[in-house]
Amino acid sequence: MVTIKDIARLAGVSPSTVSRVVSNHPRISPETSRKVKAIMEEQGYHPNVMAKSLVSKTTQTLGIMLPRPAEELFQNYFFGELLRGIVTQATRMNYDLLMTTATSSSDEVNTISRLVRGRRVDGVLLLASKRDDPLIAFLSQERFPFVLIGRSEAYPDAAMVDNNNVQTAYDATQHLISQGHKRIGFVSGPPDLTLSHDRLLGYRQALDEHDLETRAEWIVEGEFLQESGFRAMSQFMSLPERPTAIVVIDDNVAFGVLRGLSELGYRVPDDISLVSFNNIALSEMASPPLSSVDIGTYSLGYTAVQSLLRVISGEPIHQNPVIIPHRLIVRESSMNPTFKRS
Amino acid sequence: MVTIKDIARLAGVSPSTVSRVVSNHPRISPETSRKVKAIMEEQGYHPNVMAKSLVSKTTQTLGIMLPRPAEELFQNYFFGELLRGIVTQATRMNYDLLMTTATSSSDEVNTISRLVRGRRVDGVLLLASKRDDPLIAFLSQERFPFVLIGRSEAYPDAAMVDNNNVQTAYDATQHLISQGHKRIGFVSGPPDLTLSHDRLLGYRQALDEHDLETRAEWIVEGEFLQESGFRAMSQFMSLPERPTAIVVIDDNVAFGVLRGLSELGYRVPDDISLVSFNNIALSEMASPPLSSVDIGTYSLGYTAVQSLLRVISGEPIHQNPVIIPHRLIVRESSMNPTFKRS
DNA sequence: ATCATAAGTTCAAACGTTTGCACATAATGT
DNA sequence: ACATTATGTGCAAACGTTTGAACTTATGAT
Repeated sequence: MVTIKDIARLAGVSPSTVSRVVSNHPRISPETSRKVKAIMEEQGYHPNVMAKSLVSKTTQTLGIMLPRPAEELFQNYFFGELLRGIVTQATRMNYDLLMTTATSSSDEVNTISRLVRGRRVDGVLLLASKRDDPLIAFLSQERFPFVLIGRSEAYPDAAMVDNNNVQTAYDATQHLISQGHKRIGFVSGPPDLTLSHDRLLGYRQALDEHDLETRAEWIVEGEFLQESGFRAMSQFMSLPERPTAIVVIDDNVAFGVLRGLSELGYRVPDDISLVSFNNIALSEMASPPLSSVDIGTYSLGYTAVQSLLRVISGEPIHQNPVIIPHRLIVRESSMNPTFKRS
Repeated sequence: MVTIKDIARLAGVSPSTVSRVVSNHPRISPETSRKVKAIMEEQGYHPNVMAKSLVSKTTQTLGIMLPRPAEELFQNYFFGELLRGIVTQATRMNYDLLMTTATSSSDEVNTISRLVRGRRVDGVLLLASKRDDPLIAFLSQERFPFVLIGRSEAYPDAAMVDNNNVQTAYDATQHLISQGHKRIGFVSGPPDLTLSHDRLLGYRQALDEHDLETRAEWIVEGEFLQESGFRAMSQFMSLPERPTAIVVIDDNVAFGVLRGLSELGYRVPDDISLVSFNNIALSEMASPPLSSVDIGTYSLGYTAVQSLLRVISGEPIHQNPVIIPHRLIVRESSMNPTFKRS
């Protein structure tokens, strides 16, 4: 293995000089710099990252902790797009990305503390944090840089990036109302997620504002899985008074809803309209194409990294949480049949 | 920051002893071990990973290099499932996972060499390597442990895990033939990928075996994107003699095919049958549900990590490439209408 | 000519571990 | 009782960097 000493010897200078060449120290003569760089190139020298980190106490690495269980997360396109934003920005900023997940949820704090105390990363990104997440408690107590993707009301001063989820759901519901619907259902996610809570809130606000009924039986909770949407439909459709439109917490779930409706013999949007969230690439390819609120998934990831780097460098965060704008994409699934015909 | 020396001082022993306690050295008295462990626990001590790596020359980290451009990859469920397999097994084996991607494809070798020469990872996983990938050249020349996910015929002695892709396509095509189809089309991926090539081969083999016609116009190449499938349909369906069944290289693409057919007014499977590959979670939720060859995506990732660890430890690979079994899942999209009715 | 400053380089300590070797003490065999 | 071996611990060097301080030589200013 070729080390800084080898380069130094070959160039006839001291290791310190080589080090300074690498880091573009101002007081290195152009000539020395050129010579050393040539030799480094020739020898294929790359500094040992570990040694460097040891003394500099910085790793140029960001950690991302995947929530348990990971299945659900990975089965959602949403996550891929988020990850793409994260990886892209991290790479652009010359950071590597370290992915970990705990073997069990009881092991989560231990896993992160190994990363943090072992000084393996400079900061961490937290996903889908629970209502009272011990991870957040640990990190803030440790005063270790971290950023939340999705807000946590229990720790309002933690840095986070999020959408205005109340508004996203308000917009989706408002859209259905504007299409003339009066009975609107909601297929939600896990109730302990702030996300579910916020979207439910926005849904209710829109209905209230128009003096529309909000019946408990028109709201059903589930997971972020297709099956949840599928099951929700048998529930909804056996109701004496069925909703004529449904807001669905996630595109993935909406695919299940679509399937469920199709099996029960209902047609979208003729019999029932649909709007969901996240606007994954496939929602355009559903039949019918799904109306969906684009939450700027890529930006969410991208911005989270930016924020984290800011936290790491100690710069103040101007605005917290950072709100990523959203936009309702109307497609066939929520088009009023008459409108559609025109 | 609490170091090994702090623990040593507090426990009244030398740093060496603490180190040996951590690594469960046999010649440590149970009493000392207990005492030291108690203090470590109390102080929340975790060894500094960098320092440890520096001397041990091992990082307990696996690298994964994402191909450029990353968009396409991340938009495919397939990747999420693969990553899940990788992360799961890596975690289970006490390895962390470092994800990188190059900023441009010309930068790929440089990126990997920073990882490798900088001794930042113990081995790397390569994805979707191209026909004559400079990354493979670099790694094998460097004699650095790596494993390919998906085979590369240019480097037959590189460790790899893959499916028998000729067979997957053979099976898919054979299935359509058994349903009575005589004119079968193929929507392929990028032609420079071994995967595309192999599947095309299997498709041809099955047709040949049954003396069925293989027309050039029934084969179309594209990307792993929905749009490719969509576009392929306008091409196919404007043909004077249209295929009655289509094999599609990927579920994602098949969604586009489905959409294209639906817009053109064709019904699946009544007018045309479909089989695709990868069996992503959503294929079950398509309308109609997609027949798909399950290639064991999770196992692919899982096994790749296992192989990589074996390469790292210098153990011999019994079989190369490691073949992950596949299985055709027949759903409505390829069911013979009469059969379906029964 | 002299002195202060600037420019370019080297020295040596430090970062937090691991580990071969040496050492002290206890246990065992003769 | 004595030599041998086993057991438990400590010493110090090493891993490959970075960086403040010191040093040397060149450059200007007076």
